[in-house]
Amino acid sequence: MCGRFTVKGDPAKVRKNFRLLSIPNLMPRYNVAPTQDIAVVGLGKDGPNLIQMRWGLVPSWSKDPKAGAPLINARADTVAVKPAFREAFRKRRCLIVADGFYEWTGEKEQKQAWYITLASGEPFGFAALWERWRPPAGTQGEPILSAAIVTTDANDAIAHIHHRMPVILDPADHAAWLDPSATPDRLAGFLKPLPSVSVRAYRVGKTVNAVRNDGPECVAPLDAAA
DNA sequence: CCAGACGTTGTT
DNA sequence: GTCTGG
DNA sequence: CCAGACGTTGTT
DNA sequence: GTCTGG
Repeated sequence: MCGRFTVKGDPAKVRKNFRLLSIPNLMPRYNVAPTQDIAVVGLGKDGPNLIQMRWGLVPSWSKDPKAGAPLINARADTVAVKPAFREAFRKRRCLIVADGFYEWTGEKEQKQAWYITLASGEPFGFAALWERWRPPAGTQGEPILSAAIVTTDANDAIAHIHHRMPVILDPADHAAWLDPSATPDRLAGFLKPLPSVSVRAYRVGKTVNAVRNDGPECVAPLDAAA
């Protein structure tokens, strides 16, 4: 699964990897948590554009955005048919800007966090969906743009940590993923685990556990050797 | 036909 | 334990 | 995802 | 929005 991630930055690389028209103004984030604002790349009239959304998809028909667990992940194998996701999967695919994510092993006192990045260290896009929620007529509330990360089986490099992982797209596939006319078969082809050779994972301290911590210490290797 | 329900994942 | 907030 | 809160009444 | 139940 994927319940925390980073966008440490280098906005210039983000611009390059997502083919944005300008360098985005991104604050370095070391501990992005569900319900927080995230940077999402969608397909605008003039190409890819970056906007801010909330992590945790709220179905358009939801009566109350706070009702139910936040939909932070969507399984690749069912995203096309689940009521909460299928329409977004068909019409509102997007990329969530990141450069690493966390997974945990163990429980309670023995809980151990791991930090996973590309071997290249480059920023990347999670395959994601977005949705627009509007408050029902006559009720309080502001419209909410929200998104969920598609997950798939873990690759061999991180299977010892967790059996699921977020879908990370090859930049070469970004345009095709965002293409409104993409066929279901084509899309399914993108929703695969990243090759093991292209990821790195190492243990980190418990700083990341608390959402209030959002600095470089979150990604500091636990082992001196790492 | 209309009314009303419908969120998900990963864990054990 | 369960739910909420981040 | 994890951390932390989560009590009610009656009275002023 | 789409699907199910009546």
